[in-house]
Amino acid sequence: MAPSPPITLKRLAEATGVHPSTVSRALNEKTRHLVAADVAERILAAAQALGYTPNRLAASLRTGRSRLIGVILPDIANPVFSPILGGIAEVLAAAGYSPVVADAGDDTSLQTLFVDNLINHQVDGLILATVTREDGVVSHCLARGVPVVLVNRFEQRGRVSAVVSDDAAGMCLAVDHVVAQGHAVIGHVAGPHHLSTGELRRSGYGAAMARHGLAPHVEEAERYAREAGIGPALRLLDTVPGLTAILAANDLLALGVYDALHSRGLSCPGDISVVGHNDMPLVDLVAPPLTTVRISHRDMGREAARLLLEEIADGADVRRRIVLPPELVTRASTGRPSGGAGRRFVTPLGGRPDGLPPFRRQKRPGLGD
Amino acid sequence: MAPSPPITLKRLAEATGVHPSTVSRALNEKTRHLVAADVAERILAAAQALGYTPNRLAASLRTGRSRLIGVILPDIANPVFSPILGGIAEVLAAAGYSPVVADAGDDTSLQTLFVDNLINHQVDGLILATVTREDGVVSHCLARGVPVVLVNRFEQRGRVSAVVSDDAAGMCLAVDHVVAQGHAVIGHVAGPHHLSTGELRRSGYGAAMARHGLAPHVEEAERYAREAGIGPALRLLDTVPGLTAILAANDLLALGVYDALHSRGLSCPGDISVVGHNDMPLVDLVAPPLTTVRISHRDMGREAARLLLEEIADGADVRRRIVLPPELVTRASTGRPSGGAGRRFVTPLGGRPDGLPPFRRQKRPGLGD
DNA sequence: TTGCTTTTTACAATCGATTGCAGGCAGGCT
DNA sequence: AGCCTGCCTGCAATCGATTGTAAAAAGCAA
Repeated sequence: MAPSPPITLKRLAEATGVHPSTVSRALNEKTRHLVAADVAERILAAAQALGYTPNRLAASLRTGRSRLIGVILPDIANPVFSPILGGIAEVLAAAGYSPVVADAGDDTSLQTLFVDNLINHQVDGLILATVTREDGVVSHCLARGVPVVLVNRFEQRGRVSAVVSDDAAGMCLAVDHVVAQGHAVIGHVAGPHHLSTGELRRSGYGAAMARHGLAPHVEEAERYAREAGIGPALRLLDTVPGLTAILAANDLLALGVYDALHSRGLSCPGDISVVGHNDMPLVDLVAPPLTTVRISHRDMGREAARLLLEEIADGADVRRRIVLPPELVTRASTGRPSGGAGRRFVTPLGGRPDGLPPFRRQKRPGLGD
Repeated sequence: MAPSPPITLKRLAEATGVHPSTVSRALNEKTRHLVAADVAERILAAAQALGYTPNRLAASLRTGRSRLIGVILPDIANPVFSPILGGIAEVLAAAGYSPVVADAGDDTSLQTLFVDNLINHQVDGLILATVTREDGVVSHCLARGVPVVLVNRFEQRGRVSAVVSDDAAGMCLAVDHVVAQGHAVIGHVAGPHHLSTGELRRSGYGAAMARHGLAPHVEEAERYAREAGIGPALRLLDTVPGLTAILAANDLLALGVYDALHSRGLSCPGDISVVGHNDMPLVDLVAPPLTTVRISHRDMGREAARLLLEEIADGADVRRRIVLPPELVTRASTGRPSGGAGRRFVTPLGGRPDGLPPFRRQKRPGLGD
């Protein structure tokens, strides 16, 4: 079955008795008008019959456009990034492009290595989901002259286009929500400050608190991971008297807050209300179902891909930032504060008070955002 | 900053005063010995100084090997497939290959389209996670003479290598577990029979039940999705007297079983024990935490990539099937059956009895497995 | 010095498609 | 008939790296 000699343009030309260049023109939509209609038809028919498939490599080499887009992620398996990749793949496919993905983790030098590798593959552009607020990888891409779009996070200096969620506004929604429920002493488990998401959510929290005339209480987590949320949550519980709500910068951190509450024998939302960020899959199923700020990661991926394709088409001097509006999803982890009635601790039959299983250490640190 | 004229082999040759072919040989580890040591050193230095980066496209065109691997998934964002992709990317990167991914959904014609596109990009091989038991896409790949490895699912005819979990053994673990707890009337919510996972888990269930001398009760779900699990679960509840346990072919289906139990006012594990399959992220956090059969999807991806690279290196006439052993993870959704005491229905304060939120329709149908 | 082997380097073809340029041919016009 | 215009098609260079072969240079023995 395997066609011993692969069908090339030249072979098609021989088969139809014309020059390869004529075949090329006939096969290309845009140049077909340069070829006599009957000849074009004959060529098309022959291509069909022989099962011709163009070698994109050769075309790319000649034209300088590979129709490949490099995508660099910190963690493919993370529920935040896989929908982003899905959105990217969707838009790229519709435009005839394909994503080449690299799972680069947090290591900048590794990221740079992947960038170089992708550039060697002559990708037409890059989408980075890995950047920190001051990012050397972006500089590297810029130096190499490749169109770049950032997604989910962006860099401080704004040298390239980015698609992000309105992180500050998201925290605003969260603060307003719990304030409306009657909370006044509200803490924040912040994300890493070197990531734009961490920084902006923290400042959004601060601004919203100030607007309500409330004092901020912030503890920063080292990473976006469940375990990393426990310590900061405990510190808030220990140092902030009268605390009734904790807003986490991320759903995984919120789950860490759950762990912390349990270890202190506190209930949610009875004693402490909790809000997350991202609306990861299944957080509507944890106990209690998590109130969180929903971000459409798939949409972010889509927009990022669209933006990049535009920049590639237009010559890369647009440089925009697209900010997607987040949305609050109210579930059962938030409620009115138990006004001074003291903290209750109820144990339902045969289970942990909050339904949480014992803490299980993850092998791969959950990164996130 | 952007280097106006990209550095090519020829330019490097001019800079060092030798012929391009000599530069090529000096740069390639394997041919460097053909070049005088001092010349080679000079060339390396110049390459370093000028920031030379090879054009892989050109090399691929000449050598016929692109170092690109196509990966076709039914759903990138699905928690089953994203770790698989992660494992693939990990192994490929270590070997100097890059994955080009396509999110092709369930549509065979679309899958074929993607396959052709990837082949046009001259990928050195393909990894398919989409195949059904009788798969036309595999035939297509075979006809086009591209090395192929299947992952997670495999096709009936076994024409190509595959890496899968031991689905039958997994169901065996599940059956043995609930039988050991004292259950005797045990139902199975099966996955689609046109997928190897659905078929094998179903037959594994059947075999294990037979071994224990128990009668099987099977209802098949149309898709691997939470919603798709509800109907079959209800049918089991309605038609199987004395039912005390339901084994789902998939975690998402198991969550659908939860929904069904709730709609009938039944508790888990009080009235019905439930077992899932896959150990998706966060199923340890739902209420009650799900007992499930763990599959290391990341390992599956790794093995698939390794297998494919081997086949590419050895000439593709190996054709193996790697079967990974699954593992039972016992959590709180299974327990001793409440021997004939009748079904209790307990409503904890201010929540649904099982802690489940109202059913929320997903926009994208969860595929899975 | 001659002759022969062994390095080392240059030449040129090649992978497959694209594209500027020129040439051929037909038809229309004067 | 002569000339011009416009439509098709062929020619050949090109993208950048790889590689078989030939040639040049160097080394060595006699």
